[in-house]
Amino acid sequence: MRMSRLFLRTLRDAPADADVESQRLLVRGGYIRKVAAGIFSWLPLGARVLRNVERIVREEMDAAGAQELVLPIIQPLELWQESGRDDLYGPLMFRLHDRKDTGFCLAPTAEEVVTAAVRGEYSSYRDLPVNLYQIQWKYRDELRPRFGLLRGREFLMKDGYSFDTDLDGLRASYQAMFDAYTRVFTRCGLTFRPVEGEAGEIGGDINHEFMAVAAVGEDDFVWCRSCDYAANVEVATRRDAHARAAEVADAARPAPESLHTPGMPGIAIVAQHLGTTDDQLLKCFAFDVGGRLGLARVPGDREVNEFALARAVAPEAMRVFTDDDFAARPGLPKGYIGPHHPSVELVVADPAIDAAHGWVTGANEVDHHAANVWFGRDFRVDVWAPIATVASGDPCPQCDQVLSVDRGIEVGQVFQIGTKYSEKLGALYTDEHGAQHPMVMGCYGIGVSRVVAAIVEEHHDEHGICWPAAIAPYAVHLVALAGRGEAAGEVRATADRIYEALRAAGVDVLYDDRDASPGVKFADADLLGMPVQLTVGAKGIARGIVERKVRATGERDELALAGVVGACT
RNA sequence: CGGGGAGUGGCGCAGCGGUAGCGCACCAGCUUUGGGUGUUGGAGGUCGGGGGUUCAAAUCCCCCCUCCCCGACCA
Repeated sequence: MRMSRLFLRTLRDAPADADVESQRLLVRGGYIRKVAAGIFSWLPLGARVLRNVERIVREEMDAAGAQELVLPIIQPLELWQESGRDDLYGPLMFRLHDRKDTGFCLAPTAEEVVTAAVRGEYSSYRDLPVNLYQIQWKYRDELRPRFGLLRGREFLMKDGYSFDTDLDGLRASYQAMFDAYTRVFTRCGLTFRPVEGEAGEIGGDINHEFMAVAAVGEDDFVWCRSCDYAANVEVATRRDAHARAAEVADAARPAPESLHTPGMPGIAIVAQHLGTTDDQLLKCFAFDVGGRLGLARVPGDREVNEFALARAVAPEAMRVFTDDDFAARPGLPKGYIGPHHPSVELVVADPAIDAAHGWVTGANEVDHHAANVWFGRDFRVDVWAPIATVASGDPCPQCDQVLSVDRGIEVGQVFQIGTKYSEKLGALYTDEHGAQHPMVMGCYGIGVSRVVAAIVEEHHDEHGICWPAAIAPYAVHLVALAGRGEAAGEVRATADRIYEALRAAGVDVLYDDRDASPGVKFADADLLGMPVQLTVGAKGIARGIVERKVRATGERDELALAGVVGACT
């Protein structure tokens, strides 16, 4: 493509309303333009990127045995009333009415429509399993569209649905999709992990969220940089979570020491006052368990993972103390709670609360703490459980390497839904004995347009985008530095020849044949981010070479004029 | 939906009672040609919309719309 004819205008300044780097770079580079909050036009370069992601998704879905179809964007509300999700989605759906006042919505997802499609065609166990998918625009009237393509009101989504006769079949379909997703996101160049997720609105049992690591992500998760371990922060554990150091003989323990800490209700301020670190303090966290007082203990540099605490005291129900609870127990001063309070009935501690040293902790008296408080001598523990939150740097439970706690962008999700929709919408099959059963469904989504943003979030630098080769709109960015000197004609002719030769060899080339200064061309080439830049100038031609630069690494080398095509194919 | 901020040429911004300006981009010329060249001259705006105050409103007041931030919410 000749840039002189490409529908493209790059911007030196990003629009003021762009709030993440992917949006700034995609808008500056002329890939997308905002039309309304959360709604974007995809200009030619952007459309090519979107098609590339689509192509990868399509290839992997087809390879996994799924069949592509196209379902309507406009869906009758009647179907949503059948499934009971009309009210559930509520104002999240764009709603519209036709001239006869029949209610419709713009598809936020397609479980209803696809289930209705299958029930209309298939009714026998012989028909199953079947796995259907589409790549189609979806609409959600988000309360707050933001982060550009990452949370839009219109977004391109691959949604797929499997229909099986039983749970074993579902598990096989699910695994096939899980594996296909792993290949898709790998080919897209994303650093990602599948994370076991909580069941959301779709109402499934087992599900995984594919999280792409990114600072602008909206969900926290824990992952290992060395192996495939990944988990929600609520369920994550660490290698030493169950280990516990041996106790130390009484004689070796200094006596407790009282500390006056006026107006210091909190770990950080006490640690600062004593000139020590947070992890030398013992955090005591009060909770209610069946009307009794419970205390949870973690090192001062950790939070109590409430989900883990709830699991530790199960089957009894627990509830975090509120200000009212503290008001009802004046002997339990918030911010100064100690570990040996007389009315405590259940003590849960993280194994990191070891017996190898004394702790600084509250003295159960306002404005007082105590030092040299030892497990065994000064406080007891009823239940040991890994209730401290996992932090970056903790050892991985699988491989003992370093865990990271990061934000992630949910780029895909796989659900084992079961029979929720098939029951409500009557998608039944007859088994070999003539009995009817609801089909067992799985549901699989990939945010195609969101993936584009996630790729830019991961692959950019201060100059612009660095597209992975599989995603780039063009493989090669050919820059002609013709100028107006006496060599201009020769440079132009040489660049033209290279452009045509590359095209003839099947290489996608973006050819900067504009009458612009070198600085403008180089800046645009870096901003637009094609994987390889070729520069043709008078200096190089005199030596019989063109210069090659790898955008992502900045590596440069020279190619003989005759060898350019060979080096790019 | 609650709290805060902002709408002025395609983009970024200034002006805040006296009839609209700067940078980038755009057009024409000269200049420059290996990292957003310099210069001259142009074109382009009913200052988000409506109502009001005033001799006079981008500027002050009221209503509405849109956008952004924080929160709530969330495949």
